[in-house]
Amino acid sequence: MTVTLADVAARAGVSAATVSRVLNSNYPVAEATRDRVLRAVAELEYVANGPASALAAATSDLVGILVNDVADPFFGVLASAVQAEMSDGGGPGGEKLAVVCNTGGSPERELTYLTLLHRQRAGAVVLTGGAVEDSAHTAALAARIARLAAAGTQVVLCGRPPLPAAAAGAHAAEAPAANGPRAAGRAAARAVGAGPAPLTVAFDNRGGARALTEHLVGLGHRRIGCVAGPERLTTTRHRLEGHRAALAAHGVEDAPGRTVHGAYDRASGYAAAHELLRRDDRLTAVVAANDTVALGVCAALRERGLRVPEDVSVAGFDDLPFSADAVPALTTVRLPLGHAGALAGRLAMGREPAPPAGVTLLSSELVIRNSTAPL
Amino acid sequence: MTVTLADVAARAGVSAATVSRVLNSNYPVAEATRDRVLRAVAELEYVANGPASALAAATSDLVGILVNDVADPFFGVLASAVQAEMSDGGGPGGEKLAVVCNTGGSPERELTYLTLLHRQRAGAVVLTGGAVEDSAHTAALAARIARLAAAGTQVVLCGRPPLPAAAAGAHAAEAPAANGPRAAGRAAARAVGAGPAPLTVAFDNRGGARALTEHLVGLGHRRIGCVAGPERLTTTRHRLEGHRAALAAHGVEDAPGRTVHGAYDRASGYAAAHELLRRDDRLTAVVAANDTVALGVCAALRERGLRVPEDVSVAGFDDLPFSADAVPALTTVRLPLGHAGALAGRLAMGREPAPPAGVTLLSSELVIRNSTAPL
DNA sequence: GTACGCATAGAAAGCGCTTTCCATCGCGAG
DNA sequence: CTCGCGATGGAAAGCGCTTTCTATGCGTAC
Repeated sequence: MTVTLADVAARAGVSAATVSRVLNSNYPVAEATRDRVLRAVAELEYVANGPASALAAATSDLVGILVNDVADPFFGVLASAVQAEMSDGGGPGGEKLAVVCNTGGSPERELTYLTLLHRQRAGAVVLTGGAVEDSAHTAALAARIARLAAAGTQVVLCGRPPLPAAAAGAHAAEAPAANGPRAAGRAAARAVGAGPAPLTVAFDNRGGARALTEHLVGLGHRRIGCVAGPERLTTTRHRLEGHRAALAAHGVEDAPGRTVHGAYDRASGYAAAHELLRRDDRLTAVVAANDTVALGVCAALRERGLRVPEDVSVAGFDDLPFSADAVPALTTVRLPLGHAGALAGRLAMGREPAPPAGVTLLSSELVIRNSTAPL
Repeated sequence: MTVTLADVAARAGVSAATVSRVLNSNYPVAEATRDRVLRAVAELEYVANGPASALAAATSDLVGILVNDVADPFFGVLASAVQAEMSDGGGPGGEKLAVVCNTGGSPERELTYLTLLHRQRAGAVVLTGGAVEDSAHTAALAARIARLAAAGTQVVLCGRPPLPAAAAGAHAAEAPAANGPRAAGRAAARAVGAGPAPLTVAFDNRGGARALTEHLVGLGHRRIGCVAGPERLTTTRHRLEGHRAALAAHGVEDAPGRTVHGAYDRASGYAAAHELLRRDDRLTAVVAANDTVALGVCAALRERGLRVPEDVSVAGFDDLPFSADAVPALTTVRLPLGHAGALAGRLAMGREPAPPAGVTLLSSELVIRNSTAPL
């Protein structure tokens, strides 16, 4: 059946231990011996048994990335950046198997994947995706993360807010009891990376949203509709807060009914825009939950015979790849997706020193294009 | 340290064997015993050690999906469909860890990931992404796939053409020698699923391209530019063949210089359109390699003061989510991405009987929108 | 009443690696 | 010339599961 370490050892005329040492290059092996072993490996086309290695070494070369929806460009770009950083075994440890897991935005699947990755003894996990503001789920998530950390897996949150301190502390007391010198050694090695709360790389959604709305207000707009994201998401709340702060700062009334919640997809934007105009057809601007939603909003406006930006200005969020090509090109808030992903990846692989507080807040940039115009 | 099977067994007052049997439900266990075990599992928050299970059972619950680029909607949609089908442990076997691996379009990374998945003893692999027409790579790929198949991993190609018969046959002779009754049993079990060539779910690119160009010809266009995909990809060749077949069938001359190759991204479309018009500014239509490229083409045309579709008709391919929202909405060829992904996933999980020849060719559908108009 | 069969549970042998001891060898120091 | 030490390589003990093979009850048929 399959070629095993022993086969390689036999062929090279050395012991299994030596082959293992050559392959993991963590022990001095004479040049000649090494060559002999490598030749045998090549000749036999030996492929190590990952599970066996993982079992013996108590850690696998699997690293995971959780996203809400791979089909959503936002996550696609983010995942791609994280993956590039993680799979490259540049640092200590060779080639990693960086995999992305699609939660479909379901909190349950998020937990399931975390458990599956734990089960596989993944070396690191980057968790992206909307944080649901549900204390039960947050607690469950924090517990799951704490267990991963306790097992030596570095967890990094990316593009989502840090875990509430209270939740993060849960299960922290779960200090592993040492039994036997060997186990103690491992436990100690684990304790090192396992801080109280997972590292976080977040976006300044509030600031970005605020800048965006101020841009609109500066253009003279006063009747500004808002198509917000799903109600229970922290990201949604932050963007909404930024939006409202801008309105308040400039003395613009935030009339009730000017905000509609929806999903982060085009259909939501389309429906929400119609609803917004039904409530008040004198709107002169609309800020959307993100660029995809903005596209839906534009479609709805066009359907009603309103031109963008002549009649109504529309602004997006995220600056996804397609946004610059849309007609009109979208004014939006650029999130440093690639940078965030790379940073999260490096943090997860321990290739980057963790920031003091464990949280890095990345600022955004207002990108003004053609979908917004003076009143 | 971590909770193990033995801990659970001790707590439930049974043997480790019994706990294993309860968790894998592959052996009769008395109701009462089962309850006791499950309670212990819950109380101790036991999470099985995946590598250990995989080692002992010679198979893991990891299943992989390879894509060129997660940030590309085409692959995003495809991966999402495959993943949904594979992670759902509906059939035999519980919850699977369905992961997507991003090759970045690099043949080397494709091979690397295949090896890593092999190393992890993945249960199934769905391989998407462009097939490079390089015999060396194709042979390497076929060999790698044959080894996976020999190790019991079901490999399914999705959205790419079947492996050339010759290449697929390579390494097929590698019949595992049975040593010991147990090994023999396993080898036999493996031999079952490992046909000569991997199963394939492909799109009828040729037919789709042909229908699209015929649509343009039917509209009266004669000077039709073509922005084709990367030169060495089978998909590119097929689409080009369909395009040329349509021209030939209707007696339209395919003037030299009317075809430009580029990548499957917007920038390529943009550059290619400019190049095409530089060569012949009387073009009245352009077929693009895919929808993303079509967007780039539209941008370039617009920049030159040409209106779409009044001055120049533009057609895409794939019918990605954003295509219906583009302005103008893109005429394109709809590929049954979701269907293909689901089918590939089911095939990989052995939940669907393999078609006789091992190849399923999915037909496409012409979707006429506003980016094409009569001459 | 004894024997046989079925249902259920345990003992134990690995699965293929990693890693901790040890053993060995060669060599310069004392 | 002997001793000790650094540099290498081997033996073997697991890592935590799965899965035979075996043992124990118990109900049923003769």
